[in-house]
Amino acid sequence: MNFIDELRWRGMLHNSTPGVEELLENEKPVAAYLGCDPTAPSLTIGNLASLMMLIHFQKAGHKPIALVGGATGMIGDPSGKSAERELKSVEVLHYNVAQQKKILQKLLDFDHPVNGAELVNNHDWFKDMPVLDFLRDIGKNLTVNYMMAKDSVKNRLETGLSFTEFSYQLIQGYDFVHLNKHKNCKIQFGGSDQWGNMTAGTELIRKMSAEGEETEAHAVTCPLITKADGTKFGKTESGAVWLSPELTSPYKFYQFWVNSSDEDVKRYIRIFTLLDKETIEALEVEHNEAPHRRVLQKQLAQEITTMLHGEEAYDIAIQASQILFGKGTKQTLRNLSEDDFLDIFRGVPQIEVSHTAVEEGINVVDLLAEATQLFSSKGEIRRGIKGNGISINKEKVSDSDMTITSDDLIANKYILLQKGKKSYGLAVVS
RNA sequence: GGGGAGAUACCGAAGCGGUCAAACGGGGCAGACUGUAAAUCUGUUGGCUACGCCUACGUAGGUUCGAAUCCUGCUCUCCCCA
Repeated sequence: MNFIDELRWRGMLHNSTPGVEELLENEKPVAAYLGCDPTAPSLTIGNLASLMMLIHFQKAGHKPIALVGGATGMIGDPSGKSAERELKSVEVLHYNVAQQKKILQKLLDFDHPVNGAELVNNHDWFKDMPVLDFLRDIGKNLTVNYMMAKDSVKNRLETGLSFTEFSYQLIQGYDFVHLNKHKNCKIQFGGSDQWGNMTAGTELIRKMSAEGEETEAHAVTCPLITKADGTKFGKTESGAVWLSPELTSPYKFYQFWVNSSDEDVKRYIRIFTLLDKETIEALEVEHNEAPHRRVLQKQLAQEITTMLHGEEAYDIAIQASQILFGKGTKQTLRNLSEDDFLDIFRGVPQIEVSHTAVEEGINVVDLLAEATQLFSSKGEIRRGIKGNGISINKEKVSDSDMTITSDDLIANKYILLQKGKKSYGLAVVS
């Protein structure tokens, strides 16, 4: 199956310029690139959808190039934005670029002898470009009329758009020109919202090629990932789902996917895993027979967690899930080794309690009030206790006068705090 | 420039001198049910050293024993006419 067909059955193809399929059939490997803007110190699962295109591309025997937007990040992409963006400082951008590189390195194979992935930063070719060169060599090739017709610009004419953001498409467009010339890169990938910027690139390549020179440049986009209930994909109550383990723990990451709805999971497993068609269809049959077992969700979560965070992290996520949602009791908690315990609750908000306080006994409400990320007031804690919604070490607290003593410590050091079913906190005795 | 209406908690919206920490709906949180889902049902939704106290009905003053409620100035929003 060729690459484009692969994208098609997975529901990952939104739009493509004519002739891509022929190109990929006649040539191998072909180089393609995908750009990410360093607006945050990590990438989110929103970026992951287009990243998956790059992964499939490499799997199909082609050469993926990941571009981090050290330069474009300094400008700000107006696509999909209703207002002018705050500019990030250069230091922040550098940091973000470095963090994003780490993730890209996990997902792509950089060592393959034939089609190893490559990582580039557009800051490298923009940092020394004189403004006059930019205006004469690049800007001359596109008309303002053409640029204004892009949705990203049109939508902002009412509210205002700075020249800086207006010129974004030229910057991104030139990236493609540069990669086309120096890396023989012929395709650009992106989300459907990037279509305008990407075609600006193919347009520039055509205009900037020398007379008689053969150039080929294509754009391929994937659809925006949606959720069946209409809410925004990739967001949880606690914010975006990040790809780096420091920002979203592997456990939370795993949980995010396990919690996909039945309707969504069939689309997600096609997009976010490398499983082939037969395997997925077989899983679907199984899922439809016993939807409560959620084989699809579990498989999806396993594949994607392993791919990003590795086997080990996945195992811990599984263990954590069993303890937190299965029949975890005080006893199972006590049976855990300290290392496992810590691993499972890594990323959970922690509070410190003094050793003497625990020795003398501390009131539950006072203890929980320290966990400000879990509870906003003592009143909330008292209400929670009354409503049977608060547990310590997996045991319900029924009385707000209860006292916590050193008998309640796990591994002599920890107390597990819990609000409802899903919110945890950890008190550490120091 | 002239005239009118309004500003209440996370949002929408009642209240129009004491019984108002403020009806009702949405949202949030929790409980039951369940599949760690959806739907449904129930409770809860300012803070605290808690039968009491403090802070809150745009903002600053005033009237009153007592103000979200009455009066005045200010700020902002909306509507109508020029």
